[in-house]
Amino acid sequence: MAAAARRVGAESSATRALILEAADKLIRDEGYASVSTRRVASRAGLKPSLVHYYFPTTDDLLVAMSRRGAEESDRMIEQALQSDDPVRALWTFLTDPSRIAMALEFMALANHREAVRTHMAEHCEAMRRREVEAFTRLLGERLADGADCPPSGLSVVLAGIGRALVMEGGLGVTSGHAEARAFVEQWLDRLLPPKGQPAGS
Amino acid sequence: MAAAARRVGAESSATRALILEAADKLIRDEGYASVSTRRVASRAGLKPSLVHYYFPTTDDLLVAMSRRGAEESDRMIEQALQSDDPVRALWTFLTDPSRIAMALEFMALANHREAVRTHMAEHCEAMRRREVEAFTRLLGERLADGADCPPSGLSVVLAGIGRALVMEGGLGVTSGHAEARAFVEQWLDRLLPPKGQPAGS
Amino acid sequence: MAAAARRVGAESSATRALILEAADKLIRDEGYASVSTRRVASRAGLKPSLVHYYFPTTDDLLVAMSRRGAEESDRMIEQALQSDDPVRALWTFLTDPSRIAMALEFMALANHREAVRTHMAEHCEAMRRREVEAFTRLLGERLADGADCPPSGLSVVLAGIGRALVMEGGLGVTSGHAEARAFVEQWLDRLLPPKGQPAGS
Amino acid sequence: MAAAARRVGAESSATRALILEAADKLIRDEGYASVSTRRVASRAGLKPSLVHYYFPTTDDLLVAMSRRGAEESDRMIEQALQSDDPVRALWTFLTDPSRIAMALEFMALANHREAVRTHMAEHCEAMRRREVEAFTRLLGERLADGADCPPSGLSVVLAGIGRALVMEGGLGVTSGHAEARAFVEQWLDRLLPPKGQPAGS
DNA sequence: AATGAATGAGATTTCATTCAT
DNA sequence: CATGAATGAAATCTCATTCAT
Repeated sequence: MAAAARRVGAESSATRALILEAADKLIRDEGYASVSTRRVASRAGLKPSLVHYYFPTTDDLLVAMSRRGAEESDRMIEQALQSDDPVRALWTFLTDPSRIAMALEFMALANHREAVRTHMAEHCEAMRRREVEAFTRLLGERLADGADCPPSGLSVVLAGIGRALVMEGGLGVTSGHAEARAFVEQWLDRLLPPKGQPAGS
Repeated sequence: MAAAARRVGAESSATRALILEAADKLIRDEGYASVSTRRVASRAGLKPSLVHYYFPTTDDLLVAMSRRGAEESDRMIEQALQSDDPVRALWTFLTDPSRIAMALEFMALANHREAVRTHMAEHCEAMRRREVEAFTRLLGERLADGADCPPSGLSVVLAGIGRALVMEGGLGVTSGHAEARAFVEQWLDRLLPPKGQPAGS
Repeated sequence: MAAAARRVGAESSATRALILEAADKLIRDEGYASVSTRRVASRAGLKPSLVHYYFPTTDDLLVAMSRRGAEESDRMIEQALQSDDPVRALWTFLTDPSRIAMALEFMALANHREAVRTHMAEHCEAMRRREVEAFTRLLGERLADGADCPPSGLSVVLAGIGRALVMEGGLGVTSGHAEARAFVEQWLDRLLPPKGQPAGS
Repeated sequence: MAAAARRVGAESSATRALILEAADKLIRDEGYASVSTRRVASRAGLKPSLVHYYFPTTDDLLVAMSRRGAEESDRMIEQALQSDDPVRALWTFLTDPSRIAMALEFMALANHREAVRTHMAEHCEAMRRREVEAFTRLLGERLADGADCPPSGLSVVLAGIGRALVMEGGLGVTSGHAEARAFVEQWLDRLLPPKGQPAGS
């Protein structure tokens, strides 16, 4: 509440962007537990007080980072949907190691940070809606019949498999990965016209 | 006497178990970042020094916890495999919220704690082998034909979907969950004899 | 702004000086092993955190103390050299109990603290150069002939004897001290014009 | 006082010797501040409690170490005195880096440990007496005349110069050392018959 | 003769946060 | 806009010591 009242650095400030950039590198390199005012400041070559000037509390910083990550995610989805082969591009997005590693840090963070949890929940729902809408548009008819699952289920399933590949990969565990990947790809092949040709043709 | 200063508290010590129990509750309730000597001690009603007596470093404690979780996991798998309907019991295991929440904390921890990563990697591989062996034995012939994926892929896919359901559930996100769950269940129905009848009949 | 998070408290801060003053008293009274954040803070009537604010690590504090001692030493040498009887004044300096006690603490510290060792080595060399230059200027011709040792040797010898007197004195051991002191004084008498008259006359 | 009452390990125990041996290595390698029950135990491959069994308090251990060092010193002096060229052998003893490094640790320790100070003072006096007696016997007549200093002074002077060489050498500082060493050696040459021939001949 | 358990103190460091300028 | 100063809390670890067995 005090935070809301205080006038903090403008959204557009270059310094603000610098801080978020440094925090981003930090969370990727050393995990969310390493994101502290001081560490971020030293990464960015700034004084800790300045970080507090832009982000009065640690929650403020974390939520801003979460938002930044979410925006990048949105951009990646949008790009995928505008590609020639949007469904397969979405699958590629769902297995992007860098994005998923980041998302997992925020999922873990969400366990102890109410503010982060709230934002992550919103973004997660939004992504689901976006994907469901896309799958419906792109695959609707083909998913309707029998054996397959509806667009919303597909979104959950593919996200889960993608995350499994990345999470385990991070541990150095890869057995079964090629097979799981092949399974998804055959599935998509069944649902889609031959690669390269737009799905709607 | 040569290898002194080693294994401090005997594996069997009641105090040791008490500490691990408290740490377990703590990580479930408040996430891995809350596991500190002080907090664990206060949960267990002990002095922080005593925690250090049993677990000289935080890594020691964390690895012991990881091991404890892994053992419980193993027991759960074993139980599933001895049930009437082992495949569906395995799927239930793969979506058990409490176990997965714990596993996710350790996955996150593994990012910053070398010792935890090493142990998690080993256990993850062992679980995969165990599951693959079970799926091969229980479903081998049926998975062989065409559309499905081999046992190793199935293990990855089901683990991924299970984790997705739990992770998102933790955020309060559930859209698509029922559909994804139904998809897996139909899949299992296709692979298995009607519920209740042992797979081998 | 680029090189932020550096030199915390300004060199000139009164608080900083207060901390160094307290640390100085502490090391004199209780030896280097007593120099800890807590103790220094309590001596200075400050909170431990504030000591850490000015000296992020214990090494930082120790090196600052070493530097401070070295500067005082330099001032004392300079004063000695500007006196009427600079050589005897230097000998007095080399047996000053308070200064030497301090120097010995830092020599001992240098054994386990890389940063202190580095600084002590530099300062020790600088002092030697300064003394050699002074002895050369003041006694050059007279040291040239036969039985005596050159300025550089003289510097080592007098420093060693001075330290012996102080170190043993600290233990309460004094036998032979008067004789050793007389030996040096006779030596200087031989090299110098009668007391009071400047060496150059 | 409680310590005096308690029955501790016999002086002759092999374990006791093992502990002292480990403590000795430790103080040489890492300085006196590193000598703690736990560190010594781990060096010796024993449990901390066992160290406490033999040395109820840290002071007990330190004094025992000091005593051990003193005994070795005594042996070295005795050996020097029985050599062909006892005076030069004593000078070699007074510049022995390993012995002096140890002695300096105990001098530093003596600042904060009453018990160690007491013992060091005694041993220091005893050594002085021993050396004075030897110098008197070996060089008496020659020191009597004019320019030189009496045996007791000589003992202080040589000890001081020897320590200077070792202490500064430890810092990597060596300027003037060769000259100081040459000075002492010329001095001894003046006092002694040509090398190799016993002084009394 | 030896050891495991326990404890209280304290050292070192990192942190988030506040405040005044 | 930005910063220096200050603070209190806590995390991690090491220690000496005691006690009961």
